[in-house]
Amino acid sequence: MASSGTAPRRVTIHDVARSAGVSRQTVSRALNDKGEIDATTKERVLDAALALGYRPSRFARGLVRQDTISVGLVIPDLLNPFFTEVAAAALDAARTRGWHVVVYDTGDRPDEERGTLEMIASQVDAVVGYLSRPEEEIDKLARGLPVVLIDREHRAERFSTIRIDGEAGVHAAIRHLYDAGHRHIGMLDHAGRSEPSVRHDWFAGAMASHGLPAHAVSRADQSVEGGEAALKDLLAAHPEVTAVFTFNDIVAIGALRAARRRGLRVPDDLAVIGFDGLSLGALVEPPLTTVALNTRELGALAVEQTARLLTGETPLSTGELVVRGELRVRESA
Amino acid sequence: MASSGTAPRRVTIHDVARSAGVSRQTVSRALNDKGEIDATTKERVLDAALALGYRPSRFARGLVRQDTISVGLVIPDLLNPFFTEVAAAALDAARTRGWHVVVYDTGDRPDEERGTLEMIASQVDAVVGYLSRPEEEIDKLARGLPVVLIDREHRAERFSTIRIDGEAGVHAAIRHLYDAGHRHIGMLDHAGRSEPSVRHDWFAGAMASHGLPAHAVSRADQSVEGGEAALKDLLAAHPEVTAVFTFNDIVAIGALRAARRRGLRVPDDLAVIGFDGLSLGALVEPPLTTVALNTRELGALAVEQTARLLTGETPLSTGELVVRGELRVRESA
DNA sequence: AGCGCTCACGTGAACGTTCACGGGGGAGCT
DNA sequence: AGCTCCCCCGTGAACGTTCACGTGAGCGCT
Repeated sequence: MASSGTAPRRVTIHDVARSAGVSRQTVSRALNDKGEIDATTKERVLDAALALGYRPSRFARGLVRQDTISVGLVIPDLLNPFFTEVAAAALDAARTRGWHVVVYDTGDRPDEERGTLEMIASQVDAVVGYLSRPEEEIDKLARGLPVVLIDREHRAERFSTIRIDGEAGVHAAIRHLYDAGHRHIGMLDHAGRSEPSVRHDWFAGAMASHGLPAHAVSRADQSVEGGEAALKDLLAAHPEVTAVFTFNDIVAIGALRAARRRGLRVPDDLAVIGFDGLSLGALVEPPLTTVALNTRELGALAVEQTARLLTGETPLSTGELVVRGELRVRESA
Repeated sequence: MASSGTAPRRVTIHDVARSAGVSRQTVSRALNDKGEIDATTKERVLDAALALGYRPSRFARGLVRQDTISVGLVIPDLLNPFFTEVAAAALDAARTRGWHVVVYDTGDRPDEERGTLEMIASQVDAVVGYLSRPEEEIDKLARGLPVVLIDREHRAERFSTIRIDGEAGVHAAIRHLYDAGHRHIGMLDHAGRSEPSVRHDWFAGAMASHGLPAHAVSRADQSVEGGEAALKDLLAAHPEVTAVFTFNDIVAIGALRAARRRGLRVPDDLAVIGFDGLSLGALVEPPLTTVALNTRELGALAVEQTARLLTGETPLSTGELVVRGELRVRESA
């Protein structure tokens, strides 16, 4: 009557000990290769454990030896190659430190980001990633958890932020176009927020420094299709444009495509320069000229800062938390 | 003398309780929005917690309410778009279940895979992924942990495996080429293992069914450069070849590139068909014809099976654990 | 006044493991 | 024989939370 129908209680180290006729400690020794145990005893314990289907509780273990670190990595869209590269870099940096990385893909939905943050907070020792929600909210949800942000456009003060500085790179890109004779240069900005992006500011600055107007701007969804549509818009509104700088490489690839469909030759009829430096850009035709970011460094920096926050070392200064873009000339411009 | 220099002991719920002049339980109530607590008391507790920098131990919490599930996702190379897609799909499927996914990128090194498995085993409730080590070893390292494998070529018996069945798709691909008049069709196989891949077997079978020989085979590293080199080899050894089927899309893209460098027009001079159905394939020029796999389904299946293994439901049968490839004709063939 | 009910809070126990000890027994030595 | 030492093993405590209770104060009702 008591043997059946009861809740399927977890099999603990006690059960194994009893079954093998030893104590908990001996079982622990056997499972963790601790030494101080007879070979035959060890085998007997191991057999018992296997027979009972015993698996140690990671919680109980973690509770007593507090030695495992795991960080949450929050990403808007893993399928976006930029974030893929950043994630890969972060995973790599974390691996060398023996950290566990819990990855959350918010699918570009800010409301998901909120829920994610909520469930994350109780499961990791730190959060790094690309968050778009307001700082106060992050602060509230993270509840004192170390947080390292990536490329947060509005100056994040409360948290460490890896800043992306493309100013010099964009200037170099515009100079490159200028030197090639282009005078009518447009931009395909993002369409996400209502305000223009920081990248657009760099573009405008660079244009101004050559005495060029920066009014030929269209907005593009961050996808290949978005880039296609945006280039069409841009050329419709500004037929004189002979070169475009884009918010990122994905959009640029869309522009490449739209240009091809229109029968425009790249770079002869239309020059295209992207932003991000995706390895994907080298695969398309023609290979994409771009302002490249070192995503490996980006991921590594984020992890490094997280480590310092975690250990209480002196964190990196804002001046050090920067990744700069640099012009990588391929064939599209 | 006692106040300084001691180890930086963790601040616990006790400390908060003492500081706020209440009991542990009240603190717990305040932090978890449990109700049965006075509003002012709650605020006082929250303030104390914030002031002390208190953060609950995920281990202690997990120990008592055993409600959070986390699975390990092991991937050979996140930068390989195929695995990116699978990972994204798995993340998505896991999210709907409220699981945490710990991601490990072994960087294509089997020795890393071993270490990963070791550290993973004590940190997750199940493992899903692409593992290449021998079954006995996985078995030993996993120690009873549910394991779901993806596309394991050598029949995995001990573990659930999501099988990739490209036979029909590859037959369709070869038929497509045959109908277009191709009689000399080569293949770019992988170079990883010493034996030919299962995909090569499908290729050979399909060729045989059209009475064609399948001896024009080169081996390619799984990279764009590998594909380039392999096509060069293939054409050197078999100049009569007018069409190639490749181990995967990445290799196919390399082949596309090598063809372009040689001045061969695709598909007129050389037809190319890949395998995997990466969305990346639609971006290259010309868009890649391929035997497409539904990676979303792949990831979803893996997670679904993991769920069944975890809850003790009746697991999916091998017959259900299959993802079939189907020919997706674009422009490269 | 007495009863019962609700609200706000506290107390022991439990979750499952490892750590720091402590101890028995046999082998080897003097 | 007696001592020491080492090997192997067991016992209480601790890790930091939450759960299931228990309790007292205050209030409304008859």
